[in-house]
Amino acid sequence: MPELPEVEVTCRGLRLHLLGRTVVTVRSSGKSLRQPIAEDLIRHCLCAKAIHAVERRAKYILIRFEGKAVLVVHLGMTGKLGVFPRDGEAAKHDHLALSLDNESELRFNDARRFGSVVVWPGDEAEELEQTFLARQGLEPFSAEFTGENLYELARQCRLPIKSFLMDSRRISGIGNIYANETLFAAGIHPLCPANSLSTEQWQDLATCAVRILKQAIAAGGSTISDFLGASGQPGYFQLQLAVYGKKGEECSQCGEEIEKEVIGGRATFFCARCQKRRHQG
DNA sequence: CGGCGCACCTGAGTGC
DNA sequence: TGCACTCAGGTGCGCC
Repeated sequence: MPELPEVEVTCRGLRLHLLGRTVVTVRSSGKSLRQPIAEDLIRHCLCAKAIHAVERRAKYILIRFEGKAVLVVHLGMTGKLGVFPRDGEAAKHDHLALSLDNESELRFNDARRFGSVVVWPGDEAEELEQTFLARQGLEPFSAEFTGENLYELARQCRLPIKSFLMDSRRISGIGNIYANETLFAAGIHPLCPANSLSTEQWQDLATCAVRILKQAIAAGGSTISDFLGASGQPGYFQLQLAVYGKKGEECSQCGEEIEKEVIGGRATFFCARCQKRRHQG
């Protein structure tokens, strides 16, 4: 479900409910996510602590607490983080709940359990965050997300441009939906080798990516099957998708049939007429 | 090191 | 109704 826009929408929703609240109790399902949930450590680090900030880094949600501890959440494919009335019914696949000091509860739900929840204790948080940040790719909304930097990053890399865009160690936040949409907007074929683009083409691609990600955030993200924001609201950007999931439909620009091909193991949608393999700088 | 295939897990959809 | 199979928004491992 969650690429940068969905994670950002979740963060913004959480902020409204969580800032200034204090954690009262912690409980988990006992089921393992990508790693086991360190329930006791989470309880020890977060109970009676106030929430100071909710931030996004790449596709991670960082919830910062009084005393510097940080709860780091990744939504995986089906994860949802939301705030509910404490006495409301638990949903299937709820795996962690932090009850708060106002009768509400922060819940992490994840059917496939590809997500993760980790706590950085206050006395280690700074060091752990440095290590974490060093492993993340370029942030699309940062000043460093420029044609020149992307050109440099891709210089040695012959991967298909689509696989490059989706590589979180190189670029943060762009997954399968937004890689497809960005390449269509930029008129670039997904199999184009990453190192075949000029600085100018990279700049154009960067501009398209940022525009689409911002539009998606404004639409509340994409709800393809089950994404919901922090207050349980769906997104609507799926109504604006140009190619993702549209195999066999007419291209909105030229009327040609949208094609589907598997690239790097992921479904890839494109218009072969609008998206060319070779570009003149 | 680069790039590929696959594993992790559940649920929804399809075809027989 | 049920079974078998495919596919899904992400990441990270082992292997060549």
